[in-house]
Amino acid sequence: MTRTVKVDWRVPSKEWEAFSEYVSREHGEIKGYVGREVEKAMREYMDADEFADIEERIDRLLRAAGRRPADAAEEKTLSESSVDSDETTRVRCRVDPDVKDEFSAYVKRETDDRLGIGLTRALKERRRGGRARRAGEKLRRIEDDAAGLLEELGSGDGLSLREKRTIAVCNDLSEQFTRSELESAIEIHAGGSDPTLRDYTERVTERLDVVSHPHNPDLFVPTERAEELASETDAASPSDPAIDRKPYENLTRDEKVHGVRLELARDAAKRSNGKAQFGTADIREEVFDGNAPASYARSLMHDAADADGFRIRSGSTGENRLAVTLTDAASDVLADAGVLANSKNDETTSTTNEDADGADRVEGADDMGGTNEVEQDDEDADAEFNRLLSARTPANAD
DNA sequence: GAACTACGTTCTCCTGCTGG
DNA sequence: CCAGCAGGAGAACGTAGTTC
Repeated sequence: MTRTVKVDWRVPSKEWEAFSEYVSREHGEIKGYVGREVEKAMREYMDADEFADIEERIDRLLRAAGRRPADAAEEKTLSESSVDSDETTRVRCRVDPDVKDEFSAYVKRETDDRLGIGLTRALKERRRGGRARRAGEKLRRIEDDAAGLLEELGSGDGLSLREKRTIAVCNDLSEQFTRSELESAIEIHAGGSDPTLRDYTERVTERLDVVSHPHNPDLFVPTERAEELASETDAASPSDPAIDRKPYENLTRDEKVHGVRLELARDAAKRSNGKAQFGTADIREEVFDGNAPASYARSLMHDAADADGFRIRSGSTGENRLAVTLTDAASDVLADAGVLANSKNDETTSTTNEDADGADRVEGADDMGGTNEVEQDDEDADAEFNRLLSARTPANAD
């Protein structure tokens, strides 16, 4: 006899009571039959009976119509409230280990549900008539569905819960979508708290390879399309640093910190010694156009200091300032700042009143960048500067 | 006000024990 | 050997409080 393994999942109490009644009605008692009926429900719900192939073909149609097969079968009979808000019962029984493994894999691959909810759907299907009714409902749904494609569900084995939910959110979205649509989908599948929205926004946009529309930050479009739009309209390209293409409110903290480094590096590139400093006020005004609160700008400044070539130094008035020395900065920062490509046009100047340790931000500093008064010396200076910059990589950085 | 952190809750897996 | 029960651990999420 095949050894069985334990199932230990939670299902809504009401559904479990109904299933227990079904078992009792079918067999005259519950004891000894629960495990068998749960196993049958699992087999039927996935693809282990003789009509599995037919339902699989229906599922393909559903996927092409932008629906999840599991949802399609249950949307009218198992409301979200019955799944999410009802009191749950911990269901523990024993089933064939292969059936349990296959069922778990099936739920993970084909749905965004946790296993207990997958079992709930299976139990409900078992007591309500099974595959025939499910297939009928799916066919009715296809008639009403709009276009859309499910992707990557076939390779969902071993995915974490976050990854499964990310896929589920992706499947709810069309080729392009608004921020509110994205956040609604995240709220349905993962939650609506700010940390959750931030986390899943990043995961989903990365997975779908979409970025903000060059002219509408609340609209997400495929990266390729955004690049086309950017080239047509001279807007920021998706490959540009976030600080150059996203409004302040849509930047993640990491992007803000990186943006601070880039702006300071660009400022330093205008100076002959490749050094510059930003105070809190500079970060607020120069980097974030006055959007960042002073305290927050200070926080970002300290984070930005945690990189090669950047450090905090005290100004003459005791104010902390973020300082950069380009020759010590990592190549990825220089590349994003455009310093490697642009330095030959920007950084040579005649005179400054900067001290030897780092350039205090000076009045008229911007005017000094890009001047031509010593053009004949620029090439030599550029060559030396670029040699220093090129030699600086994350690998050999201190 | 934004970001971070600690804590509580829920869910699932794992392990061990007991009784038939 | 199998079924049922129970406790602990870890993952994931939400919320309230804290920090700057």
